[in-house]
Amino acid sequence: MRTFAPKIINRQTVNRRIAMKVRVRFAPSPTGPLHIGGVRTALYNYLFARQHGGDMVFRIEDTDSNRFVPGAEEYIREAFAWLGIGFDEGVGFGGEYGPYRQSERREIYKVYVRQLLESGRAYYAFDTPAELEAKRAERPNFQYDATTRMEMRNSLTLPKDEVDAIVSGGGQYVVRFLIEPGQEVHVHDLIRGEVVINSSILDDKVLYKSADELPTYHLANIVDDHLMQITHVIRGEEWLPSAPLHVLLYEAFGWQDTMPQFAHLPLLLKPEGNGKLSKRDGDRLGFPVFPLEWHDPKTGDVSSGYREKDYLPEAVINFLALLGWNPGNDQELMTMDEMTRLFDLSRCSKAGARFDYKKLIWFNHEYILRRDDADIARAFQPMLRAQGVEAPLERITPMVALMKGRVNFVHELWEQAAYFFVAPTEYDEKSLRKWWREDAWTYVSELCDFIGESPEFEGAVLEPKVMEWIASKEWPVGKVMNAFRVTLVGAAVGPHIFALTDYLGKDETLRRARRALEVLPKL
RNA sequence: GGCGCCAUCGUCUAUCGGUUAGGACGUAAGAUUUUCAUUCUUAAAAGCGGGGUUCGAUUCCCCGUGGCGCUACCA
Repeated sequence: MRTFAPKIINRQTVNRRIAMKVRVRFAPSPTGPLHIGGVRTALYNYLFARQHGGDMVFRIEDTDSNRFVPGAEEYIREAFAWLGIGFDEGVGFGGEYGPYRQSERREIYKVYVRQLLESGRAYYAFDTPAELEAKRAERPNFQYDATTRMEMRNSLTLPKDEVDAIVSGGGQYVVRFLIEPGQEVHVHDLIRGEVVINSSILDDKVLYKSADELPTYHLANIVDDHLMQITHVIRGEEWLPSAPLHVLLYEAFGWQDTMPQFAHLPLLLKPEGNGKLSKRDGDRLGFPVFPLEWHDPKTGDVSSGYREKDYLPEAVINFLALLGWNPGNDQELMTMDEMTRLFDLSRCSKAGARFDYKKLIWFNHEYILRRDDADIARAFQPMLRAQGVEAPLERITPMVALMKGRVNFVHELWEQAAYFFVAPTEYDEKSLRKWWREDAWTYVSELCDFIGESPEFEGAVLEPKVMEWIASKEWPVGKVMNAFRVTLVGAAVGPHIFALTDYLGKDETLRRARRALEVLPKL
């Protein structure tokens, strides 16, 4: 039973925030490509900031020098540019709270580490990794905390002059947060409500390591969010367990009055099986997990990206937005502006969401329908070129108008509509079996003559004339038209036949039909 | 193992104590069409289990079960 009254301090914070400018941040670690779950987190931050007329800050959390991957930061920026998620401030965007790269803020963190040391909220620890490992091996649930810290090598157990000697002598050390056991720590979460945990289960987290003169995530995060005046921390659920530690840190610094509001988002899960969506799943199951294609500089591995796989960014965004949030009605197709208006943290779900890429494909289809034909044509032109076909946009756009409703991806236009640009040289066997029978040859032959003699070729005029002519011959319309279609397309597929003849023009239409008459048998 | 979060159709979700439990994706059938698609219509499909609270629980509480996360000198 959670019977604890919310802290007064939290109430004040909530009230004060109403008048404060909303500031949120997305703070990735440049250890590789941006994961699709990170994109969703960034999106929610972006929607929230825009809705409140606030700022969105881009911060780079590179406090682990060992895991730095060159190119990752640029990749992340490019991905957001493609997705249409904009930042107001941060690395590459300017702003008054910089630097925004944590590795460039060493001196800032040192000040705050010292403050904690001096106030007795943190202490030096000299245990080597090997010693810690040994402890963990001998005791199954070993944790560096109130129950064990007095048996370790740190500034609480060692004589002061010895501690000073190591620290000033350039010896290796870390600084640990001293957690007082037995406290109720309240985390007020905008999505989950009040989460209360006992501080006794927390360990004395490493806040700073002398080896690279950098803080760990927890310290850097709190210091930066405070200094950058972040008002809302919207992040993945994997951070929930460390939220109490963060609250304690704010209190240790005396910043509890301006502590940001927390919102922990549900995780994105694999489409099948167990666990959260991971890097490997994507290409295994046939969909990307990264916004852009990623070339790993170390291994040389290539991971596919949504952009290269021909997804429209607005489809990816719309799909992602609905994974863990909904506007409360049946509306699913929304522009970024609509989502900005409708977004509401209190309408976010708490349970993890499976990543259903089939639905994403449907979104892509819907957004192709909504895009301008000329836009799609521009995207398709290079694909056409890759197939060896050079065509001006004026020739591509009308094809798009006829065919885009039939595809889920722009590149599928090639499979669906290659015959718009290239005359058939072969004829689909199945189509021939069905439609190239009996009098097919005669139908097409006479139809060619009829069309050839007709002064009008435009479909709107030609169609009724042809229909009338077929009727006068007492021929079956379907058999005539489908035989004709096969000669133009090469198979029994495609758009309305007179839309196609309009596109091809009289000469090309007759050329294709007559060529087929030469090649195909007269039965 | 410890701690935490979570739990409605196969999937994403609506419902803020009283509904024939709604929508979407996917699936199936049908309709339209001179072809193939598209499109449209329809159908099948859900409250994890057990206790409470209540006139009444999918909804509130507890327990169980299950899923997920965290448990580093990584973020």
